[in-house]
Amino acid sequence: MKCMVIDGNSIINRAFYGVRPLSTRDGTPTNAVYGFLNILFKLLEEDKPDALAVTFDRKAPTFRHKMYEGYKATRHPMPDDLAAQMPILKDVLDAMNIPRYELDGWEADDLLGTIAAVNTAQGWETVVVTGDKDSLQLISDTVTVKLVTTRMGQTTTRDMTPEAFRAEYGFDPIHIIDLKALMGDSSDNIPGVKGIGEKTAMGLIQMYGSIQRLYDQMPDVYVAPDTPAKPGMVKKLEEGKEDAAFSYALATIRRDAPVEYAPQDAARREPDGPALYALFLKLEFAKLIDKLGLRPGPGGGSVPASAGVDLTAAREMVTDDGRAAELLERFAALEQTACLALPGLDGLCVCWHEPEGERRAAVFLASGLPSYNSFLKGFFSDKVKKVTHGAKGLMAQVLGEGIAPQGVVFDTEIAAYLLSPTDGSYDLDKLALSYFQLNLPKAQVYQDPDAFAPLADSAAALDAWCAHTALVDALRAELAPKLEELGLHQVYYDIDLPLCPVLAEMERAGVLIHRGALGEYGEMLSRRIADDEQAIYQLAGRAFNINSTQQLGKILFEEMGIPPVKKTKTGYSTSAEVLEKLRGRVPLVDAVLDYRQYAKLKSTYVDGLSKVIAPDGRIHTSFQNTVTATGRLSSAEPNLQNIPVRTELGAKLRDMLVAPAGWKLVDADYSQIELRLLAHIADDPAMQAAFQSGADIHTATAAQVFGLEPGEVTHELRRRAKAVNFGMVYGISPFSLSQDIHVSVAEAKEYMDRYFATFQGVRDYMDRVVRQAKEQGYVATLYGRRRWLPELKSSNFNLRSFGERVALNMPIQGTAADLMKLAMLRVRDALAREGLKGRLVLQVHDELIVECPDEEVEQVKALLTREMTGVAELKVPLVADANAGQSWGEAKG
DNA sequence: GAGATCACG
DNA sequence: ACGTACGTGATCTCT
Repeated sequence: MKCMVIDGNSIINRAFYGVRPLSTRDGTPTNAVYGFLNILFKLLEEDKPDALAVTFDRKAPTFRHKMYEGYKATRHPMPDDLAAQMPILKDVLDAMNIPRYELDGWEADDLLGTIAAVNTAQGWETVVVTGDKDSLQLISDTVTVKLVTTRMGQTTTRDMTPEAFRAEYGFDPIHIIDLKALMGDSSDNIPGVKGIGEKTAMGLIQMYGSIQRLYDQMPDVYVAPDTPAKPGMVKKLEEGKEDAAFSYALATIRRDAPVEYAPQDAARREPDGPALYALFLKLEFAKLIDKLGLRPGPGGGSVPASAGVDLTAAREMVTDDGRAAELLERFAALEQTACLALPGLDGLCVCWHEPEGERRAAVFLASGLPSYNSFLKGFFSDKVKKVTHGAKGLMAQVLGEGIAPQGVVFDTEIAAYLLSPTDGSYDLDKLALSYFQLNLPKAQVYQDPDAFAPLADSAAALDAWCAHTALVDALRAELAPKLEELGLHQVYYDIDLPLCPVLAEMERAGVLIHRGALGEYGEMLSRRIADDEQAIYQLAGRAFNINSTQQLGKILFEEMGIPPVKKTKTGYSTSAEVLEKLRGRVPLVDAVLDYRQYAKLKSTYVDGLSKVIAPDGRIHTSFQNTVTATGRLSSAEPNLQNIPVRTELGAKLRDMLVAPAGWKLVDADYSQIELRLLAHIADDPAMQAAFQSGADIHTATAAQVFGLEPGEVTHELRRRAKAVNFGMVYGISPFSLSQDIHVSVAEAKEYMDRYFATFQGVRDYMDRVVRQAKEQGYVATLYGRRRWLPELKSSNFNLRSFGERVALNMPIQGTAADLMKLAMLRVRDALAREGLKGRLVLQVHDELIVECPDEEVEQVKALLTREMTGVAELKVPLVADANAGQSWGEAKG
């Protein structure tokens, strides 16, 4: 029989530092509990123990520390966000019927040691789970230790058996105590012997096995079989003898804690499902509810009341044209109706309140209502005020039916996005959980193509669909006031919501692609790929999968003996950055770099784009408006925002995105919009002056920073100044700048110091924005768009630094996104107002592309620059350049 | 499903 | 002493 014992403190600590900050809607931190449970479930699956127990520390200073008089409370206090999660974890363990052990004055690992000893005495095997290497002393024939490490949410475990331990350390597990006695452990307040570090201690224990035997030999000490220790070390050992004895006692895990335990007590039991369900709802752990198949208790006894939200609605299925017309009239008289469509607009569910407060729902199916299409036309007119979830997608479909969508007054997806733009997705079932602690079925239940097939049991689908529609209604009531409270009103009602129909139109329009040219280009690439393949196999001496970084790394850095430049988590890095350093010296590398370029162009662009050409010969991307943390759009299926441009060969693809005969593409892009915004937001006079003079900003920066006349700025100095300028927007460090422009760290630092001396406003801004972000917990754009930054409070240095860089960058990138969205609204309006056929087809962050008839070109160029530059009055001019051509490549070049 | 790589602003 | 630039999406390999 096997018993797993978990060091609760150690594992929740690892989870806390290894999992990014997570919290419930009300701000309760949950990342450590979440991480702990993920580790726990993984271990249970892998090991399937017969019994399971968790131990915890209680009350410092603990028993062992009290033995040492020199003990000072130098342990770092537990961060508040972790302390808050300890009782939550204990509640969860209780609900899971997992026994936990804690004793006043005893540490978790003393209980581990005791429980392991009891297990052994009763003939049980023990698996100790911890992240703490101290516990390795417990390893024996009947006790293995699972060492857990968690990095960026990923957990890895290592089983330490007596053999594995000996292979790694070169002595028996019990002597890890001797090792600690010599080297000490600052995190555990074990002093060790002064002046003896890990390397020395390891050598000595490998030589002597224990401190007892080491001190028996004194002063005749060897660090290796033929190497006597230097006199200095012998002296340190002699002086530290007492410390070593103390440390030995401190490092020894006790096995005699007065804990009442028998392995049978910890035998695995089923969790208390309803209790766990209630807890997980509160913690918003939807995935775990699904994974464990948890359900609420009978009568919802232990389920928390969900903030008074009731999603029941009196439902009717509308199959009669007269009834549909009647309802349409009713809807037009209401302040608003919530609606949710099926994919393909095959059905529509509408939810509303009658005056007496009763909530009603009506379902319209294309297959079940003769007048369905004319009903849609009436419903999407301006007369009916609608609340939607995913307005852009719905509008694109409505446009597809030849109906102009109007009267959308609120969208819950966009509201949820603006309130918390880093959540990634805003599915209704997720929002139900986080805003109302309600566990609803997934949308798939009613979106499945067969959900309303004649033979399907459609009752469950109807229930889910209506519940989701009612949720849209409830979410509007919940979210609308929050938008006001947080100052998101303007960005919501003036930018993101009105942009939905513009994006829907762009998606419907799509952009024409020249199939023939794309095909020829693809064949050319295929030939080059085949040639490179042969050359690579020849140079490597055998065939292998060039796409496998593992195989390539092995050939380059093992078989060919090239010294590796950089490592990744899983092996050698073979990135272009690394290979570029070997280019010209290793023919294989040259061929691989070529191959990579061709393969990327072929698979991602030629093949990728070919796959998504619509019957109209055009490519219809999807502009995602609830994805990015900064307010930018993104483009997917296919991504048309990353079509190559930087290399000559790649840029040829842009010649294949074209206008039809008699039409042109007009491309307009903002010049240096982010740097201009930095100058404006940081209110830096020197930088503003540079932009006002109309000079090339990178040259001007170089001149200012290096104290030269603009005419004296060399190409190389301009390049470096450009890198520094970009770095400022991203919150770069001297190290990264040095990597980027290939100079020493000292030189990079020198550049940054000079930059800050010249642009003091920028330096002040950087200090200010980070400080404010820490005080407020968020950063915002000029228009009020917010990003929350829980990272700034993290005790993890990397995460905190990341938060600081984001605090610098988001207001700039986000304001640029706001301006571009406003410009799109203005352009769309102006095109209509001037009665032009030209229409927006693409947006690439700082660039807009309009497709228009030849004769409109000049007017559209003027319109684009006028609307783009006129979108806001800043302390620096906004500049946009427009060009026309038959293709995107021509219009840009 | 995660990691590595690479395309864009 | 740490570990090293912001924001995306697609493809491929490998577990």
